[in-house]
Amino acid sequence: MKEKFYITTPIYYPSANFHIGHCYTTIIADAIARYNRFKGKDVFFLTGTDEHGQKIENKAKEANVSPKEYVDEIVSNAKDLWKSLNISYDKFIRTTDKEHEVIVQRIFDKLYEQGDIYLGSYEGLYCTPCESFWTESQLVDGKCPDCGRDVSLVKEESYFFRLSKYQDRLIKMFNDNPEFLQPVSRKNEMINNFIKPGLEDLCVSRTSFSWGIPVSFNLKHVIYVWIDALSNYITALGYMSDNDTLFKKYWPCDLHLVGKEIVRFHAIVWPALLMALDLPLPKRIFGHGWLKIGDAKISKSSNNYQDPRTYVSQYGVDAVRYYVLKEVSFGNDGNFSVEALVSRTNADLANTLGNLVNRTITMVHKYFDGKINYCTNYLDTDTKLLNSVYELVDVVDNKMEELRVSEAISSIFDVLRDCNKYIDENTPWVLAKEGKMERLEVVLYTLLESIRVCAILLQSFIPDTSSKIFEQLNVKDSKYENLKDKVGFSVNQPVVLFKRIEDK
RNA sequence: CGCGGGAUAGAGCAGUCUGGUAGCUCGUUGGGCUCAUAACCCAAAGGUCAUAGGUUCAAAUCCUUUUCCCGCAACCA
Repeated sequence: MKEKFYITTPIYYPSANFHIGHCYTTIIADAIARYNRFKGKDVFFLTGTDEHGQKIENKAKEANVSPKEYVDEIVSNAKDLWKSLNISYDKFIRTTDKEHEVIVQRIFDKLYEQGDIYLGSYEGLYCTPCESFWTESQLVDGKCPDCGRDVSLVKEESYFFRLSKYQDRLIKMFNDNPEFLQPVSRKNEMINNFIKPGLEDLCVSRTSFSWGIPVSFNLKHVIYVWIDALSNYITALGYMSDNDTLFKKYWPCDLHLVGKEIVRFHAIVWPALLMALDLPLPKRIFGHGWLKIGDAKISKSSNNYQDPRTYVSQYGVDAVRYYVLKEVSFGNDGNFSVEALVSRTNADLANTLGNLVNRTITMVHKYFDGKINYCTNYLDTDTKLLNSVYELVDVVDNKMEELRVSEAISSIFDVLRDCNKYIDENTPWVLAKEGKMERLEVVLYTLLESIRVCAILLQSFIPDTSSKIFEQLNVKDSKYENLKDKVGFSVNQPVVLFKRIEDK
């Protein structure tokens, strides 16, 4: 039986259309999902939307539509966006899905019945105009940090989850599983900042708004985001439903991919909920960095971004995919700008990769009418290149295992640069002029073989481009098992993969 | 003193765990080549590794100081 691999993105909050930051998270998840499929695993890739809450309720009111109508519009937009980015998700869950709502209620009931949820009251400093609760330390001069007005102490009846009860088990879990949270440096933050000072019980219901899943036994309350949103990772698989075959097959999750700002909920609240439900914990959580614009974070409210589809239609899906995957290194922030996108596309995709494929295939037609046999009579220079190409398979594999996607891609492009260098060192046009056709064939074979392997490895990141390269190389088999095929080539006509983007 | 991360050529980054001649991509300048998409290859210029001190034969790397930036602090990827 095939090894399974379950990977998730966060479920995004559809209060506005998605921006390039959402795309980054989803593209990196897609690349990891594709890579694991490529390695032969049985992959389940989940994404979706977290659609309840006050903010959506307000937004809908402003737009004079029902909350459901409001999110429907954004979700259909999002699905179109994922399609345009070649996102290969297996399921798109919405927290307004009937199946999800029913199970969330069952989870809430179960936790209540076993005493992990109790009725209490939430007391906090509340700014009425902003409809927000603040902690003491968040206040500026004792006033609301948003609007500067007075806050008042209010009490609201709420259900609470006994998070505090799981404190010791959480600490033990972190210590026993050093790889649980990636990058590892975030572990200290979780333990020092949150767990050690003492976990407070978590408020898991609200009475101040109604756009949410009702508590089944107390309809005044709606279930607050924690249980509603986090549990999507198991409700999507049919946990506690009539058909839980997916759940049995894929849980526990292999990788929850999340942005660094929600690491805490996934590293503390989610494991505690799972402990309460007596379920195995996810194997790994990766808190990635952000794409920023200049020094600013991308924000739905500040309008410093365009619809990502603009970039896709203008520069191509793989230009966008390549850019975000390459730009953000492991766990750190990256930058987004159109200038950098153009420069990266030209330098790497058009020049290094595109031009290499083009010049190689052109020579194969020019000197050999498109046909090159499998060769074995290598010189050192050939062996050196081919060895680095075959070693690349393991290099990429190790990097991907560590979730170092950017470095995995870089290592492929290093080899592509070596290919360009190899051409200049071996000057095929001189060999042709001197009539050394046997040597020339070995050189061109070495290049075609190198390109073939690189294209196979690039599939997870820029799938469309890899397909185009296979088409030109006339290569049919691009699976993991085909990496070391020994084949001759009968290539098709060269087609430009990426046109250079000229200044507008 | 809330917790954590960061500051390295003009730009974007790696290197820091495990101290040993400061590296990559882009950009700039010069040269080469002509198979190719103004491409490709070679070379050069350009850095007191944020700051001040300490440990050491030796510090970008370890310890401490200061400054600035970012994230978290009950939900913006």
